[in-house]
Amino acid sequence: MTETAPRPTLEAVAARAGVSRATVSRVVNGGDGVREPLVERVRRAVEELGYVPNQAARSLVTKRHDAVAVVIAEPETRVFADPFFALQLRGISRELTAHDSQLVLLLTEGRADHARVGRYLAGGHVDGALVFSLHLEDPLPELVQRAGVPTVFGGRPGWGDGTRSAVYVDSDNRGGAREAVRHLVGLGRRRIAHITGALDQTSAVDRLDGFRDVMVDADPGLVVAGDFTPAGGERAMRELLGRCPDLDAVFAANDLSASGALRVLRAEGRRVPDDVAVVGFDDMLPVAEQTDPPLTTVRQDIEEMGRLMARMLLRGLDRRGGEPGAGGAPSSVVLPTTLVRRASA
Amino acid sequence: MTETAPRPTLEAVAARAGVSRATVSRVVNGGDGVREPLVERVRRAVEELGYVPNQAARSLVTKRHDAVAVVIAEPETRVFADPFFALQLRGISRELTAHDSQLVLLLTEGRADHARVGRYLAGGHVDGALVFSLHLEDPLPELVQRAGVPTVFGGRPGWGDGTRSAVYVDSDNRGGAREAVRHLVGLGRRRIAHITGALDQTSAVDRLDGFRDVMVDADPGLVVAGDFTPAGGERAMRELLGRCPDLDAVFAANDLSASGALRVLRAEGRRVPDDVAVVGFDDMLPVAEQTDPPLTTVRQDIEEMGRLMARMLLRGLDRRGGEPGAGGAPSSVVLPTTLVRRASA
DNA sequence: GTGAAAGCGCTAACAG
DNA sequence: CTGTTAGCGCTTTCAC
Repeated sequence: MTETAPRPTLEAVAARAGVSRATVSRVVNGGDGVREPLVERVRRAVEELGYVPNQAARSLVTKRHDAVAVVIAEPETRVFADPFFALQLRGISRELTAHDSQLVLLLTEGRADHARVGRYLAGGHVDGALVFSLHLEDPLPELVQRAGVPTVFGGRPGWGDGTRSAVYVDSDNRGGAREAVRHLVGLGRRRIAHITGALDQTSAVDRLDGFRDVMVDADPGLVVAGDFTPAGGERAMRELLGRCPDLDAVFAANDLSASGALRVLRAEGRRVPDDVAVVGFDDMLPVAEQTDPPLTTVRQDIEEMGRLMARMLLRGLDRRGGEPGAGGAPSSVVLPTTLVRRASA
Repeated sequence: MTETAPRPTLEAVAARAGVSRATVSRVVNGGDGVREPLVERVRRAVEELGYVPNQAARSLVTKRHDAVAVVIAEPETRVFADPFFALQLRGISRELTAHDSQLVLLLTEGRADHARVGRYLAGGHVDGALVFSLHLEDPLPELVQRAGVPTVFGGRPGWGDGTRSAVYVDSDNRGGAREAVRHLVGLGRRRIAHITGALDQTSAVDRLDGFRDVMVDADPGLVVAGDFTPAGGERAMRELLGRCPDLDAVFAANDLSASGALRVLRAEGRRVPDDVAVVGFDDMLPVAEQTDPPLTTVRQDIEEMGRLMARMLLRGLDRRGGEPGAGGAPSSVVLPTTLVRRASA
C-alpha cells in the first residue's frame, strides 16, 4: 500500500539551505528577486529533501487552488456510455492542462450526491466549476450559486432561480433542428417524425421547438419522446411505426437515438433513405460514421464547446486577480451548427 | 459567472452564537460533549450564515482530505470510449460515496501530465490513490511511491521499482485465457489464433501466456498484436487471415478487439462460428451481447474489481487512524474468471 | 462542558 | 535582495 513518509516542510528546506522560509518560498514560486547562488542552494535542498509544497497550507493563504470542478448531473453509466461527454471533457481537459489547472470530475446521481457536491464546492477545493447536463428543476445551479463558486454551464440551464444571470455555452439547437427538418422537407418528405431527447433538458426542448418551427401543424402523433439513448431511440421508433406506418422521415434528437431508430427500421424492413430518411444531431463520428447507412446529421463541435467553457471560466478567474471590472463579466455564447450530409437523408 | 460572496468563518459563527470557536468546531464535527441548548444555538447560527467549513484549513491540521484520486494512464479518448473504465469507475464511485469520500479523476496522457499528477498527489489533496491501466516502464508507480500516497493498483503493475510491494486487484487473466483456449480446443479447433492486447500491459501479457500454456507449440504466425481497441482487432484479423487463411478459431484479448475481428470475418465471408469460432475477454455486456453473433467470452467482474480496490484503500486508510498494525497491510487480490458461452464459439 | 491558546505549513507585507 | 512577522481558518490540547 506504499509508505507514508512524513513530508518535509518549507522550514526543513530553509534550514538545510541555510536561508529563511521566505526565501525558499520565493524560489519555489518562480524565484524572481533571489540571487542566483541562493536560488541554486535552495533548489538543491528542495531536490535532496524531495520537498513538495503543501497545497492546503498554500490555498489557505492564497485562496487559489489551481483546480476546477466539472460537475455532470448524470450517472456514470451514461457519462461513460455517451461519447458526448468524452468529447466535451477532452476539450475542457486540454484547456485546463494548458492553464496548469487540475480537472476534478464530480458525478452526481441523486439527491444525496447533491449535498456532497455542494459541500465540496463550498468547501473551497476549486477555483471554479463547469456544470453540464442540467435537468429541469435541477438544484445544481442554485447550489453552485450558494457555494459562491464561479461557474460556466454547458448548455443553457433551465430556468431555476440563480439561472437568469448564468453564463453558459450552448449550441444553436433550435436553429440546427430547423435546418435538419428543412433538409428533409427539401427532399420531398411530408410525413416527418421527431424522436425527442430527454425533455427535461433544454437542448431537447430547443430541438423540438426547431422541429415545430418548420412543421407548424404536424400531426402530434409524429412526435415521440426519446431520451438521447440508443434504446430510447429504438423504443420511440417502434412506437412511431405502429402509430404512423406511413411516415417517410425521422429527425432524431441526437445520433445515439438515431442509431437506435435505424436498427429498428432495418429490422422492420424499411429501407433508409429510400423509404424513410433519417437525420440525427451531434455528428458524433464514432456513431454517425459507423451506422448503416452513415448518418446525415447536424454537426456541433462538442470538443470546442468544452474548450470554450474552460476558457471562459479561466478568463473570468484571472480577471479577479487583475484590475477589477476590466472587460466586464463574460457573457454566454451560442455556437452555430452545420448540416452534414451522409447517406441516411 | 455567479458572485463570489466572502464565506463566513468559524469565528463569525462563534460570534453570532455567542460562544467560542472551539465550541462551534465541536458542534460542526458531530457535536458530542456540548450541551443541547448550545448545540441548538450554534446550529442556527451555522444555518443563518450558510457556513461551510474551509477544507484547506481543516486539512492543514487534520491531514485528512476525504478525497481519493483515481489515476488512469490513458488519454480521455480511450477512457471514455472503453466501457471497461466506466464499469470500474462505477464500482469505485459507489464505494467511495458510501464512505463519503470524493472521487477525483486524473487522466494522464503524456510525460507532461505525469509531473502535474505527481505534484497533485504529493501536494496532499487526497488521502489515497487508485491507479489503473499501467503500461510497462510507466513512471506512475514510482511517482505515487515518492508522493507517499497510499495506493491500490488496478491490474498487476509491470515491474518497475516501487512495484514489488504494491497492492493490487487483478483478474486471473492467465487462467481465464487458458479456459478460453481450452474451450476452443474442446470444440475441435486446431488452428487457433490469438489477437493480443496492448503488450505493454500485464493483462495482455498474461492472457498471451495463458494462450501459450495451452497451445504449447502453436505456429507463431497465429499470434498477432492488437491493442484492445476494435480498430486494432480489425487490423489484426485481416493480417491473420492473410497469413493463415486456414485458421478455424480466434481468441481475442478483449471483447472490443473481438468485435473488430468479427466485423472483418463477416466482411470476408467467414461464418462464425461455423468456419471460425471466436472467444473474447471481459464480458462487457454492451459489447458482447450486441455483436453478431453474440460473443462467447471470459467474464470478469469489472465493477466488483473497482469496488474492491476502493474498499481495500479505504480500509487501509482507516487503519492508520486506528491501532497501528491492527490486521497488517492489505495484500493483493486476484479475482477468478468464468467462461460465458454465447453463439460465437 | 466550555474557552483560551497554540499551532498546522505556507505566503505576503514590511523592514532592514 | 533577504529575513522577520503576521496571519489564512481550523482543530486540539489544556486549563478552568
